[in-house]
Amino acid sequence: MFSKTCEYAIRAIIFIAQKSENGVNVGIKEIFKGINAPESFIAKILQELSRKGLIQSVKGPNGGFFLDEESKKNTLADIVKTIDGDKLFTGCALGLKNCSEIEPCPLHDEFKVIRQQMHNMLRNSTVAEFNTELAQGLKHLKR
Amino acid sequence: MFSKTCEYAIRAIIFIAQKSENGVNVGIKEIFKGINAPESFIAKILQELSRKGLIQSVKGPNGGFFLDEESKKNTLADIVKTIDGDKLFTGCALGLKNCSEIEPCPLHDEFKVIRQQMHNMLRNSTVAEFNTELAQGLKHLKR
DNA sequence: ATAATAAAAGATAAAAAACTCTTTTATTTA
DNA sequence: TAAATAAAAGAGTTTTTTATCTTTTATTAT
Repeated sequence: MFSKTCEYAIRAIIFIAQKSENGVNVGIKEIFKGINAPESFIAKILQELSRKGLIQSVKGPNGGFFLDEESKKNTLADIVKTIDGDKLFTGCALGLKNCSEIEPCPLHDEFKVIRQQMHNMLRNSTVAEFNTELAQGLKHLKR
Repeated sequence: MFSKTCEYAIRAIIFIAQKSENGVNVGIKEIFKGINAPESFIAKILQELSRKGLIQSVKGPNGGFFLDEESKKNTLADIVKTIDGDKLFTGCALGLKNCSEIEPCPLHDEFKVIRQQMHNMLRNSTVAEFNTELAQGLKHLKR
């Protein structure tokens, strides 16, 4: 579905959104433990997310990652598009380049509905909307 | 979504279902041209599908691939499970091993509905049900 | 029997994805 | 201003996926 990189990215950003809510930066160590991801791999991913503007960072003591007001408004669809592209939202289930209404693959009609639902779900979820449920332990990001 | 191997496998089996309807075996050359897949890769995949019983084959002149009565009843879900496993139908969108009703990830509740629809779509599609639409050029398997 | 045909098997090769390690740069605080 | 901290950057490595090539085996028709 999503690449591993994208799975970790989504989990990391939701984690940062919740942990930095009070204005405190979140370090890599806290993040990789909090979402149970390989430390140096998540470091690389955070670097990319920062470069692409999906998260913000500061170096040095008390440094770490956080989300500015704009980044808090991002949706999960924004993350997926940035990391995996929009193949998931527009591509053919059977990998055909020309698959469309006028040249459909056998699954096209049914698949496009599901693809659309997936897109809607991710477009309608902001990265910060899970903060309270996470804090209450009703939703989880590791294991 | 599906692995490339699985995409080719589905396209190949649907192709064989249609072309072998009249009892004539379909050769590798006809298949790889018919679904626009790399020849030696699709040969390997057909080999695996044959070993796993999803298609049948005969060697030698007039040989090739076909589907017996049982194989015609297989669904696309059967192919996906055989090639990619059932991760797509049961796995967590964010890659969490323990994600479930009792320990859900942030996407669990919404994702499980979509996952289920995907499963239903594939379970309710037999490999032979596209034969006439393909023959009429209403559905496509290459490009 | 022999030649021709076509898939099976086995062994590699290339490319992409997942993951690691080391060095550098920026920032803070003592 | 020096030491400590923490992310950025760069350069690998490993694993998995995708793809290719060669040889063998089975079947058919001459």
